[in-house]
Amino acid sequence: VLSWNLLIKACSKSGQFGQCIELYVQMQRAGFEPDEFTLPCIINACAGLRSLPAGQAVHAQVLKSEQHSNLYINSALIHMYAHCGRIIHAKKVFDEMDDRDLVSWNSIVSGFMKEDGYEEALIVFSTMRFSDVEPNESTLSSVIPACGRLFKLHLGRAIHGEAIKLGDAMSGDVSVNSSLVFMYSKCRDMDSARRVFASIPGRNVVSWNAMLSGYAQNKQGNEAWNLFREMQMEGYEAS
RNA sequence: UUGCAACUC
Repeated sequence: VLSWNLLIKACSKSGQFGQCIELYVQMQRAGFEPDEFTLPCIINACAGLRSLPAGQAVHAQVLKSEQHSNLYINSALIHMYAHCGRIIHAKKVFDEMDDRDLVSWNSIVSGFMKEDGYEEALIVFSTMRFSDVEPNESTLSSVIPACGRLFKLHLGRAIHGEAIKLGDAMSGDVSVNSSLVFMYSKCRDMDSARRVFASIPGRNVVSWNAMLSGYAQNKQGNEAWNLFREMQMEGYEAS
């Protein structure tokens, strides 16, 4: 089973999701039971293919197996349903889980984000906080942009404050900081956006794009142009 | 050997 799992994972990594399904069928034909390592991979492949029928078939197998309360499998299922545009099903899996970990929460939050369910994402986030689960950089990178899209500057600031309290791993993270730049730009607080942007240690192309499109949206053409030139000087190409 | 996240497009 280990060899099959490694093979499936390798295909999944290179985006060969159809091949994953193929191997999955073959391994079962060869008499091997998919285990708790196989299933998350294969569910991810279904998500990659946006194949709801395949995803549902694997889900049905999961329910019949011993693995139906595995955290990895359930997070993968949430992710898969969200990817296939079935946030209702994703939420159902989430609600029916006996215990949830941080990734379960993050999966349902990002599921709502994918469907433009910004309000819902923030509601889930607040119940998550109420359940005493501490967010990580994935959580914040989903939830901060949600504030931006809803123009909730106060909430955004509050979450920014929380990120700082959570320490360096959080407040020094590129994704979190790029999200903050995006959120402040959307909320037209360009001073804060600029301040965060300037403080990002390992700025990447996403940080630059967030700042640039912020200027563009706020009709600050000159600032945008200057920044664009600066970006080129740091060796980034236009995108 | 397994699951989640940021901008633009």
